[in-house]
Amino acid sequence: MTSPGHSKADTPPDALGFAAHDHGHCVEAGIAVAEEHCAAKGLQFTPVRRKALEILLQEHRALGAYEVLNRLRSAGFGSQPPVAYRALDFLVANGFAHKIERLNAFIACAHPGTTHSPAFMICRVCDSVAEASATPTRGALGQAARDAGFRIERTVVEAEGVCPACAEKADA
Amino acid sequence: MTSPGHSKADTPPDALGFAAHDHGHCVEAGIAVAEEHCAAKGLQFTPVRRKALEILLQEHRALGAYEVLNRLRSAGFGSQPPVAYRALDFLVANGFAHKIERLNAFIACAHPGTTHSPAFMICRVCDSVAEASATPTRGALGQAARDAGFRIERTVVEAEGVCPACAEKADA
DNA sequence: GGCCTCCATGTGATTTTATAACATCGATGA
DNA sequence: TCATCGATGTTATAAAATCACATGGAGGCC
Repeated sequence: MTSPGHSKADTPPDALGFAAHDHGHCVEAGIAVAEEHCAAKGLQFTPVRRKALEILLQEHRALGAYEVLNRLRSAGFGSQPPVAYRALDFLVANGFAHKIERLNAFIACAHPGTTHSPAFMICRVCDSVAEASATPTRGALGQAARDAGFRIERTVVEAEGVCPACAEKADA
Repeated sequence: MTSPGHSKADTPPDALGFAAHDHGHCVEAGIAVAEEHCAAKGLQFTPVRRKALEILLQEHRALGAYEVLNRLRSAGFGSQPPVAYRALDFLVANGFAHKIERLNAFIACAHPGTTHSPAFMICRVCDSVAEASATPTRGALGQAARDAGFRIERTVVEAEGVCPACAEKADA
């Protein structure tokens, strides 16, 4: 299922998830992981949900719910907002996708299957988004929370700036 | 201007900015700092802007733009969304307020005047919000950004959870 | 089989959040 | 005096998200 035999040409030249990689693999692997995870947990990985994840996986940037909705409609699914929001809610709830609060948009998880507190780097030039791992309980915030007696349940960590590729272009 | 002679009774019993404090002071001090800062920088601290800041300072929680708008209208200002959004944009642009992305809402800055990368703790029970200081360039995200060659310009750091007061109530 | 329940999907309608486009008005300065 | 600029105001519209309700298939139970 995760056959590595994909051409580099799959990588869109402008998306650059900050690093060249076999993009076809992202999609296949993401779907495969979700499939396994759902089977293991007894979750229904239904056609809309699968398609929504596929749509997100095809980009290394965040898509608005309505953009996802349009593509779902094109694929023959329902055309009203709840269709997209429900599929996205499912994906987010189960760790297959994340919401980028800064953009009111959604992106496929880059490390599905593993529990993690994601952190994102958002390029304001090309809109690409890369996912890193945050360690919110360490660092200044975690210290402040401990000092204040605040119990952290979830964190939003998003950095906005310029990705390496765009910085390079700007220099030239 | 920042007379400390205010009664503790000013502190709303439910707002609990995670710690008891002289709340009247928050408002006065916030306004005073903004006033000085604007004078120094040649910015116009106009009546709507001042009132908007006052509105935000009166709460230790984030207010939606439309909630601010309602209060501005009650105070005799314009009643259309741009009135609120423009005042809020001004406050945010100049560091007197922050937008909480998770809530699509705004809160007065707790440390105005100083340049800083804010981090927030949002109580999902009572909606109070406390501001801490983040050090985004340190920690996992900063390391990931350096590794990737990403130039961070701005960060969003928001933790959602339960504040000490609400946690205590829940235990009882 | 017949039936019930649960959950997912679909729809129309509405709410909430945010911006576009344009008019007016006062302060500043040539 | 008049041109300019920034702030405020308005109407209208776009974008994001949710509500409320109908349908329909998959399992479990009689």
